[in-house]
Amino acid sequence: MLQLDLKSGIPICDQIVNGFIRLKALGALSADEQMPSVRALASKLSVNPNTIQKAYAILEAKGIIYSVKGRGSFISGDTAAEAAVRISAEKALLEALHSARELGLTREDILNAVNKEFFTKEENL
Amino acid sequence: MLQLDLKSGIPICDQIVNGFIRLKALGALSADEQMPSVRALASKLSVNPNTIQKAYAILEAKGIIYSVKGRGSFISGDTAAEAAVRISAEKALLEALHSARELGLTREDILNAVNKEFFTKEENL
Amino acid sequence: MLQLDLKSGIPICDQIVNGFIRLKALGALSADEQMPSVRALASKLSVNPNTIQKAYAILEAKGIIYSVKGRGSFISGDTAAEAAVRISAEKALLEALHSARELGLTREDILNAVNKEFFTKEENL
Amino acid sequence: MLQLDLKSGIPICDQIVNGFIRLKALGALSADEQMPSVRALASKLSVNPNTIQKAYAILEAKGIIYSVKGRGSFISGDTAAEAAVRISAEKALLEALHSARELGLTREDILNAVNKEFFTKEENL
DNA sequence: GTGGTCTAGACCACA
DNA sequence: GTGGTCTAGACCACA
Repeated sequence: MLQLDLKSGIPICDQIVNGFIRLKALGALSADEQMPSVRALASKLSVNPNTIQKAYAILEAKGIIYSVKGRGSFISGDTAAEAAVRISAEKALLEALHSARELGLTREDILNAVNKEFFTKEENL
Repeated sequence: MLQLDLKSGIPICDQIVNGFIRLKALGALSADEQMPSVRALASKLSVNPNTIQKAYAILEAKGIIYSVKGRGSFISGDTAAEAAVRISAEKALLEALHSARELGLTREDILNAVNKEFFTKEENL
Repeated sequence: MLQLDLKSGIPICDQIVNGFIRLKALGALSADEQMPSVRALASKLSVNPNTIQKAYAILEAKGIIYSVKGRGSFISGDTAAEAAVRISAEKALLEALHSARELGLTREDILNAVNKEFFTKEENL
Repeated sequence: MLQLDLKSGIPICDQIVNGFIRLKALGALSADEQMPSVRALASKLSVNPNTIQKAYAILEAKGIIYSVKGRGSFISGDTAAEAAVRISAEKALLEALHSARELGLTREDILNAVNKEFFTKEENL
């Protein structure tokens, strides 16, 4: 459900944050569903609990989850947070497109890339 | 010609490297044109000369520029380097597209983004 | 009558204690009126009975309620407790005012806020 | 310039975050001014550097400061962040006013509290 | 058991 | 020297 790549150079904490954001966007996590506890996820991923705690704090700050002391953490149903995720995803995409164009890719190159993304993985979603 | 954004969180050195790659791809820098000296650029950008030195070393390693002892650094005409830039740009774009899709953007959203990039800025290039 | 907000970050026990203090101050609870039983309230609010128990103990320590062995808990008519509530409310308000001022709100901003509170909700009390 | 109260029960990190927000709102910190380094502030306040790091990360997330790797952290000139501070201050005040009213304070009590805040400390600002 | 804070100390990239 | 991440481990409040 969540896979870490320790060699990627991407901070573990970021991988966890982005992993949950992705899982939620994919519909794999529904509102008010309980998250694994900090300690449970830490031992499952072989990561220090502090790192999970930090990731959960970031997710809570983003409105993706909410935490109840003594009870646990839960997926938030916050639609504003969902919208924010989509907006930032679109912003990141626009930057990537702009950068790709500046680096010499033509409109055709880019459309080919779009098709590549949507063909090779069409059946996986 | 080269603008730094200290608040972006992107390392200064990276911004300089990418800036020159972009300028070259845009055709603003032609083969064998002389690069500003390390010291001159450092003072112009208010950046530590070591940082410029490092950026030039990276650009040279990528084949984007070449240096002549005692004379300075110059833009390379190396076509292999250009190809490498295009390939890495395409790779980055594919990752951005994949990520955008995972975060909930549909094929239509993505095509709209492509059109947005190519319409609003058509005249600027 | 008593509504919990799990996402607020405020401990459940505190929300219950403050909820009853508010209800009493609003006149919704009269002296010697019986409180719901610990178990009943726990199931109604979907909360651990220990949490309700703790909240009632705090309310009793504050003199807001009193308990009779074998019979249950009742609203107290204690005027000293009411005075204590008002004093702590005033202290909290002073702190809030001080903080608001430090964060840049002017006397006018604050007076506007006071008017807003007393106009828009005048009819609700 | 920044004073901690270890006995207050308020997390050290929060005190630091709120302290800087307050200092900025009071005009004691101007845009692009350099913050004390994480380590320097840690030793000055006799607090673990991790705690300062966390506080700075929160301040950066709020747009109050920005950090440049290898250079340091600086006060942001971000006006949106300033507005956000004022808005949240106003929201907190409205809640405090609402709560005070519910707990039995009259409009006169509240106006007296406002005057108390603005008289006793008028000369200190 | 749950989330959350803090210290201590190592280690990394960047300037 | 600067910010930033991570582990290890103690400790606290809350349910």
